[in-house]
Amino acid sequence: MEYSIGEFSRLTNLGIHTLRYYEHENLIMPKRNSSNRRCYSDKDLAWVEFIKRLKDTGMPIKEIQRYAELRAKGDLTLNERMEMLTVHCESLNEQIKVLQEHMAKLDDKIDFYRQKIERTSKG
Amino acid sequence: MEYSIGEFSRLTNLGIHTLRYYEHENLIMPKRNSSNRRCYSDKDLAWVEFIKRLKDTGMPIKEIQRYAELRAKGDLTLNERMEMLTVHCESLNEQIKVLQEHMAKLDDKIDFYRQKIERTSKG
DNA sequence: ATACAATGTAGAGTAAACTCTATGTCAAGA
DNA sequence: TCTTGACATAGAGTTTACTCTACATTGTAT
Repeated sequence: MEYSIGEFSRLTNLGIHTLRYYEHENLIMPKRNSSNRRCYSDKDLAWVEFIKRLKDTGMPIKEIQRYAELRAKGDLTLNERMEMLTVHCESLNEQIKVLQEHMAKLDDKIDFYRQKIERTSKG
Repeated sequence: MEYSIGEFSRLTNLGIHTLRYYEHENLIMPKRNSSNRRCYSDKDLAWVEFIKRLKDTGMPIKEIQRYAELRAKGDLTLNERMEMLTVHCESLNEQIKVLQEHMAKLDDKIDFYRQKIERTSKG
């Protein structure tokens, strides 16, 4: 299947402006039809979903750009891309660990509040 | 103990400019000495560490501002502050869950790469 | 033929959270 | 006394990632 930018925007939940911006930043390169309109494919769809995953886990656009660049070069860059993902996963792991620690501390604080409020309402 | 802004900057790992910015945004209100210099206390230190925790878990400055405002009003706002923290913890929980899902998918992708590379190097 | 909705480009504007610059004050050491 | 160096304020500039505006084309329904 092929999609116009409007359809693709609905499919991906990314605004039309955002899609054009991503293209400008060389993250996506949809084909064009005879009238210069963008034609997004299912492959583009899978790729955008992956981009969203990278973004949502904190990878900056610049780095996704680098990844996209490697991807465009084909299988010769498989190693390098795997390396990037591996490094990213390690930092994500760390990120999750830190958030869990914060979570524990915040839970403690909530307990502390609960007790303080109890005491206050009694006193 | 009391600290000058320079000392406090080193203690908190927040730049001097950032500390002044936080004050401008009403997050911190250090006392001043006779020459109008800021005097940070140990209480300010604990408070800044807490602000950092909120920030690092994704709470925007505006919301921390609101929390600081309540804090400044004293014990009458304990309930409201606990409510804020509770809501924040729920979203943090969700955030962690999402990240863990992303992590699993990225790990899958890395495995996929590993196999593809193996096949490629053999073929 | 014409209106209109979707699309195209180029470039300006926005929001958040800093970060830096310019300029001035002030206490302490040479 | 003079000169640093830390600090003060006000306001400008930066970065990231969009988001929007202005204006030109194009495809389709009337």
